[in-house]
Amino acid sequence: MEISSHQFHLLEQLNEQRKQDLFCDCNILVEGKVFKAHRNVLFASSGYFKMLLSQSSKDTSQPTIATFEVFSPETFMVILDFVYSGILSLTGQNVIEVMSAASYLQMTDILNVCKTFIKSSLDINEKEKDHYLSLSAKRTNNDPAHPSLYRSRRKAKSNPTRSHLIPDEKASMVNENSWSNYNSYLSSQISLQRPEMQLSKRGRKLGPTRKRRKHLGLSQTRDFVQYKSNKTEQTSGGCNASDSSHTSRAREEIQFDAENDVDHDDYGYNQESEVIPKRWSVAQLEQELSRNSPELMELKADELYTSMPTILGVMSSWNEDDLPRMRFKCPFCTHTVKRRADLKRHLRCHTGERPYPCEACGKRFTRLEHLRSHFQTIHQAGKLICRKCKRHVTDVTGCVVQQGTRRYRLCHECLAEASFDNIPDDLDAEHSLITSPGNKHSKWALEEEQKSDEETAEEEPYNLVIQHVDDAISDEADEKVKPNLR
DNA sequence: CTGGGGAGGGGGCCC
DNA sequence: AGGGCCCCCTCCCCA
Repeated sequence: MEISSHQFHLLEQLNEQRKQDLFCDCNILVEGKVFKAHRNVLFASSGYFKMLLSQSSKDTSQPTIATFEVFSPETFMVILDFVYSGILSLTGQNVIEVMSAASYLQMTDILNVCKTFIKSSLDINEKEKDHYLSLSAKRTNNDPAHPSLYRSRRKAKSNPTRSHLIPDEKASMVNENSWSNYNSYLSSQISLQRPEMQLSKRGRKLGPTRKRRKHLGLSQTRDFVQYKSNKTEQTSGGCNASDSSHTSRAREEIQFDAENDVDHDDYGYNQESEVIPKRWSVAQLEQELSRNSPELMELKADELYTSMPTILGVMSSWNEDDLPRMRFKCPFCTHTVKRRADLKRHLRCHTGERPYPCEACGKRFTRLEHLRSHFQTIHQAGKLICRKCKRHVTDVTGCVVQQGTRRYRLCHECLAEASFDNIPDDLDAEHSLITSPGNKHSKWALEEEQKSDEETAEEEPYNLVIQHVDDAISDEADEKVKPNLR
C-alpha cells in the first residue's frame, strides 16, 4: 500500500532540516552567499552535484564546499527551493537565468519547465501580438498607470549605469543596450502577457547561455533580412535558397537538440576539466524570438560584446602549468573561444551583422577579408585561371573580361571561341565583347573591360570600388547579370 | 542523378 | 585588439 503523502512529508522534513541547518553537510557558495544543503539531496537532484560529490573527498565528516560565480544567489535560491519543495518560482525576470543555472547544474526537469514556460509565453505573445502592439502604440510613457512596451523594457533594464535616461534616448533604446534589452524584452513580453506573474525586484544580469550547434544558420536581423531581400531581388534565388535551407537546417538541429537535451558529448562533463554547461535548449527561444520579434534580434556584435555578462568567461580546462585556462563562451551557442576578439567576431554569425558591403554588387559580408576575397574573385578577376578551360593565364596569354559587375579571365583561345559564337559583327572582339545577357548561352559573350585612365586608377588591387563606365549601361547590365550573382 | 568546382561562411591562430 | 591568412565545411550551380 502506497501512502502518497510520504514523499511530500519526507521532502518537507528535509526542507525543514535545511532551514534549521540540521545535518547539512554541503556548503554552496554563490557570489559570496553561503547556502547549506544536504549532499544526498543535491546528489539526487543535479547531475553536476552528482559528479562533483562523487569526485570529492570520501571523507564525509567534512562538509563539502562548492563555489559558483556563474549565476546569482537569487537564482540558486530558486533552484534550491525547488530541490527541497518541488515548487519552482519562475518569473519572467528570472526564467532565463534559472534556465542557465539549471543547465549548468544539469537539472533537466527545471530546464524543461523553463522551456515550457518560455514557449507558452511566446505562444501567447504570437496570438496576442496585434493586441499587444496596439496597446503599445496607445500607451505613452506619460501614462504611468499603463506602462508601454518601452517603459516595460526600461523598468526591467538591468544595467544600473544606463538607468538614467533622458527622453531623447527613447528612440535609441532598442539597440542602446542590446543585451539588457534582450532580457528586458523577454521579461516584458512574459510579464505583459502573464500579468499574474510576479516581477522580480532585481533586474539582474542575464544568464543567457543559449546554445546552438556549430555551423548553424544565422539569426536574421532586420539588416540581414534586408540583405536577403536585396539578394532575392538581385539573384532570384541563389544564395537566398542557401540561407533558407541553412535556417531550416538549424531549426531541425535545434529540434534535435530539444529532443535530445541530455546527452551530448561535446560539452558534457569532463572528469579532468571544469564544467562547461551542457547544451541549452534555449536555442529554441532564440528561434522563437527571431521569428516573433525580429527587432529583438537586431543586435550588433559590438553592443553584445560590450554588454555581455560575466557568465561568458568559463574555465574550460587546465593547462600544463596546472593553471585554469579561460575560454570565452558564446551566449548563443555552445561555442567557446580562447580570445575575446574571436568571440566578438563569432557573435556576428548570431547577430547577422554584415558591416562590409561590396560597393560593386551590394552584397554584404561579416568580415573584411571575405569582402576582399569576394571582390578580388568576382569583380577583379583576381584568379589567374581561365574561367572556361581552367588553365593558368597571365596578362600575356589571356585577358580580363567583364559580365555585368563580374570579371574573370579567359585565355585567348577561349576568348576567340566565345567571340565567334557571340560577338556581334559590328564590335571589335579584341576590345569590346558585349554580352547578350539573359541568354544562358551568352555566358561567353563577353565585354572586355574598357580601360580608360580613370578606370585603371580605380582598379588598383584592394581598391574595393568598381568603376561604372556608364551608369545606365552598367545598371542595365547589372540587372541582367544578377541571376548569375551569388 | 551525380560529382566537381566556385563561392561564401566560420574557426584557429599568427603577426 | 584588429587584421590577415589558412583551412575546412556547406551550399549551389552546372556539366
